[in-house]
Amino acid sequence: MSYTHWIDRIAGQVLERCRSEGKDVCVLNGGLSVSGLQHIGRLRGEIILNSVIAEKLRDAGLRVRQVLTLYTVDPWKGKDKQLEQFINPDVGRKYIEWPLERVPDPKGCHGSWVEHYWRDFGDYLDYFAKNVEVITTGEMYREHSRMREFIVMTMKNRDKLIEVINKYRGRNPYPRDWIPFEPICENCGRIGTAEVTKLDLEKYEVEYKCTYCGHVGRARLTDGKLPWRVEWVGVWYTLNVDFEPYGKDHAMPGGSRDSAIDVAKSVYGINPPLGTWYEWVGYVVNGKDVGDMGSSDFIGFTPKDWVEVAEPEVLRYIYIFHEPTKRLTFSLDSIYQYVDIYDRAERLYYGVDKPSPKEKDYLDLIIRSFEYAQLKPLPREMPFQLPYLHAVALIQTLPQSLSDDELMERVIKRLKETKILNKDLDDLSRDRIKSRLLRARNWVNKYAPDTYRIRVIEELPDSIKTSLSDVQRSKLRILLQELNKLDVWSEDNIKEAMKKVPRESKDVERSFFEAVYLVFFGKPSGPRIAPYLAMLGKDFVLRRLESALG
RNA sequence: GGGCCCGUAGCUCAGCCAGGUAGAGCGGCGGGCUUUUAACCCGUAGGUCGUGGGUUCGAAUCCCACCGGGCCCGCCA
Repeated sequence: MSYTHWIDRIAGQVLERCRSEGKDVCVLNGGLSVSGLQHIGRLRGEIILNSVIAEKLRDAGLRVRQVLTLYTVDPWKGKDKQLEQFINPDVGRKYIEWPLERVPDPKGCHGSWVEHYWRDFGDYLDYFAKNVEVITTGEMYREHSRMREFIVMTMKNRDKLIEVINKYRGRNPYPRDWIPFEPICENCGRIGTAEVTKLDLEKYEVEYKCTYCGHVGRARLTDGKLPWRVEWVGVWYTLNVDFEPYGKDHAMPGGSRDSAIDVAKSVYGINPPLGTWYEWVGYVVNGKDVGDMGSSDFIGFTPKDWVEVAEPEVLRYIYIFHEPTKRLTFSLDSIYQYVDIYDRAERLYYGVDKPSPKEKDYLDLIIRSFEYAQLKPLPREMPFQLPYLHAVALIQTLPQSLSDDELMERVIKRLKETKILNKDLDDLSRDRIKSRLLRARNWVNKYAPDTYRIRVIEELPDSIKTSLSDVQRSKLRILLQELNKLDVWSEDNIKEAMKKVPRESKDVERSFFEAVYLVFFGKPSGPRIAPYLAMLGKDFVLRRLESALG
């Protein structure tokens, strides 16, 4: 059975277009407005989808630019969550309808709202895609000659533009003398509130009257923006865009994408870019789907948050595996599950795991997706995999104070002792173990549900003391004696001491371990305990056992 | 008013585009690992594939209708 990966299908269309247009450089664009939290949902189409297509086109011998356009001149809406970013939300009210790039940073640490919220996304792009060029609409209006050309064209073709746009405006058409530009009011700072009364194309200026504050003034055509359908086409023209994915909000027949395509063709004679629409991604908190991630509603988490706890390839894999029209959800609680899925794909890719009979049907999909998820060349042999939950358990048996090198040494020793690792490690495998350990540590510290957390209880509550049975107490007493005899407080010696506690039956053994876990963790079960006792130190362990028996 | 996505094991989902004996992970249960376990291994249970029609030798897969859940657009971007 042969299978076409959805990426190949789209890439094929883009390839055909770029070849038939005879272009030197194929341009893939994505658009975002920096209205707030830059969540990982925004990596799906604009970054990761484009980056895989870009790589495929490069493999086919084309030169490719992957661009990300930030809509920084769009008005700041001042939604509740946006206002709440300010220490005093009333201060924020002043900036409602200001261009995003002029709204100050509510936290005061960056030059503007846009710069502040861009950091946790923009600074991490290189983890998720290669060579993404970022440009803002603000820059385009101020500096880009092709945008200037486009605006001049727009003003000269106003009649035709109004005719086409009015097809989509039904009962509310623009008047014949409408001038398609939204200047920033120099008095109140708002955009989208002014009516343009006169155009002076020679001076590249307009005259306007602000309907909000009543101000009458003049504005350069660099200080404002085109209305949305026109602006989108302007971006296509400015960057020569060949392909651009778009969110589901633009996807509907006769909706914004369709109308922009119509405008591009009918008014400007531009061959509009190909595209594909994608679903948004949901955010799950405590097992509950709290809805789609949203920038201005501050729902979700950022690429920065992701790379702290999981490899970027894992997210790439998930996005590439699923068709873009499927809704996905992510939860920080479940990070280990996503990593497990990726690790399994890796084992299938290398043939380390055998696919089940049914899995064979879509093994192609898994393997292609795994390949496309890579940003670095794949080694010939599979590097060592440290399962995520294993890393989670391991990291908690070691002191936080260790240096990275000490940590690695201890971990490798432990992995060899437990026979999980039985050969020497190459550099890549070492790097992967380290990266996973550090990520697992972050996850434990920030997001792990309680069941994956191991905490030694500070004080032993009486309720636990009194709950211990006679058998449990006698076993703990023997353990205390054996541990007390140890000269060297090592994991191995502790293990030996524990073995000396007699176990008359499976039940007795079970209740002995339950007692140990209760005394140290306050729960009847836990991880392998010898490493913990070693870490806690002899004094603490002996004192705790004495207190349990006392 | 228009349109989209989803419905498959207790949970999360893959498989559907190109029809061919119901799948994975997690969870459960049983066992192993000369230590309990949430790390590793083996085994095992569990689903009339939302409902009803149609096409077909054969349908989770294609077509139609319906039900349930989620979402988008209605002239803002």
